[in-house]
Amino acid sequence: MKNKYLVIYNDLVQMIQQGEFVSGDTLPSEHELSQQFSTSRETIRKALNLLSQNGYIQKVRGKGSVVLDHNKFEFPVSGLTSFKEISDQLGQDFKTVVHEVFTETANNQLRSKLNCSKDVKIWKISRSREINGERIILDKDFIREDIVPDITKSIAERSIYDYIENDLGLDISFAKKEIVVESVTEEDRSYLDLRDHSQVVVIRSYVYLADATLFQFTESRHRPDKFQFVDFARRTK
Amino acid sequence: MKNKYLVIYNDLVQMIQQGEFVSGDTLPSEHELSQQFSTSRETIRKALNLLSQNGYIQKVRGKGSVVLDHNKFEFPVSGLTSFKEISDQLGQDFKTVVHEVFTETANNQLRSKLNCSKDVKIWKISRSREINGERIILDKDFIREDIVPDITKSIAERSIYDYIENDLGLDISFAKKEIVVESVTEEDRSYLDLRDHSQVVVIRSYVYLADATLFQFTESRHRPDKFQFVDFARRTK
DNA sequence: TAGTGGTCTAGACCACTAG
DNA sequence: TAGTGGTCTAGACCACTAC
Repeated sequence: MKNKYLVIYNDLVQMIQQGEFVSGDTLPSEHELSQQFSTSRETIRKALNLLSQNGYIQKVRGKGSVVLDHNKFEFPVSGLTSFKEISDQLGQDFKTVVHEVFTETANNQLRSKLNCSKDVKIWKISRSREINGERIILDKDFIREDIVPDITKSIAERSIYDYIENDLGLDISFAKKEIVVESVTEEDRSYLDLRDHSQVVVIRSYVYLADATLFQFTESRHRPDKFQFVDFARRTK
Repeated sequence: MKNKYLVIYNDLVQMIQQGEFVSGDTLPSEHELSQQFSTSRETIRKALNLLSQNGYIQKVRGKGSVVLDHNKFEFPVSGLTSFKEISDQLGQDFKTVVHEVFTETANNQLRSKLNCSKDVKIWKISRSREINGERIILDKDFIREDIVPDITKSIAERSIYDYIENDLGLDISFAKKEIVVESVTEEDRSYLDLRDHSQVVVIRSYVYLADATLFQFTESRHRPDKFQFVDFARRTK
């Protein structure tokens, strides 16, 4: 966090969150900010673009940077967030139950999803996520064994992302994901407390490392009444 | 489209789509590109950042810009897209049926959603979307009448976004949206061909103009088997 | 070590908004 | 017309990757 533009970004976020600027206000001009933070205008613009991308402000040419109502949504489980991060945020009663952790030679379908060759083995991990005593999410992970060689049950119980990033020192960068609704399977029935639901929300993600290798495919199956997704879409023409 | 960085962006997109670079290749270096396009490196970087944001490449420090597999998803109904744009893209048999178009004084709930005062009237528009003869989406729009004064049934049948952008000259900029699954209502039952489904996927959007005014709130209710959402999430720490 | 992308600067000109 | 953000430049130094 020593990058100048990140420091400025965080300063401004904090000011907005503390109510120093409220919805409808305009921030000081880029010129003014560059003097206040004793930096160049391009660096200020980098910070402001970050604010804009994250929904804090909208830049209007000839007018200024208008502060938006950032609290319209209060529970942003958007982007790429691990179950552990969510549970840390919410402080409710969370638990992970691990069903399976083993490696297998990938079949054709999985090989094409993970762009890997015949001799690469794949970890298959299956976990239920309990919130307040109810199993509402079933996570099925497929991870390339040549990139993440060791996964144990206890790692899967804590956080695989934690292990990959902190212990292995790999850098998870981003994910492409698809959200659809599907009928429940036998597997869903046995690992989830479905009540009367006959459908689940399925999030399929392809996860990449910072060096652009695709190393994981995940299917996350959610009981529909507990599912929420928040998105922030800029219009591109 | 006269901006230099946009021209470069589009050139590169086209090259990738035509297979001049395939998944795993690295693009020419920024230095090289800046010579090829006779421009500065910062301008090249702007174009490359666009490519990265849209999932075409991933930039790796010390290595280069790695081309990604952009065809993992083939049907990107992501971002802020109007029904008309989707139907234009797909060339299937689409139809819009307008149920209601009228103005009303906003109640408290709607006023807080649209950030407007007591005396502002709100358009309420309700439309079903048919694909291949089945009504699978119910769109309920709430639009500030002080910003969009005239909406007719025939405008609602074509495209309200078209009307707002092309006829009124307003500039729709972005939306915050939330996706949840909810039980069907009586309204859903009467306006949608639900088959046996007892739940719908609900997308609630807040839509802003380029000058940062919030002018529309939309509830788009989809039959779950026809719903798909594609997202591209970069990890921010 | 050579080459890559990441950050930062100090300036220029343009397009747009507001009074 | 004065002030705003948008684009673009030509250079500098740094952090990282690969060889």
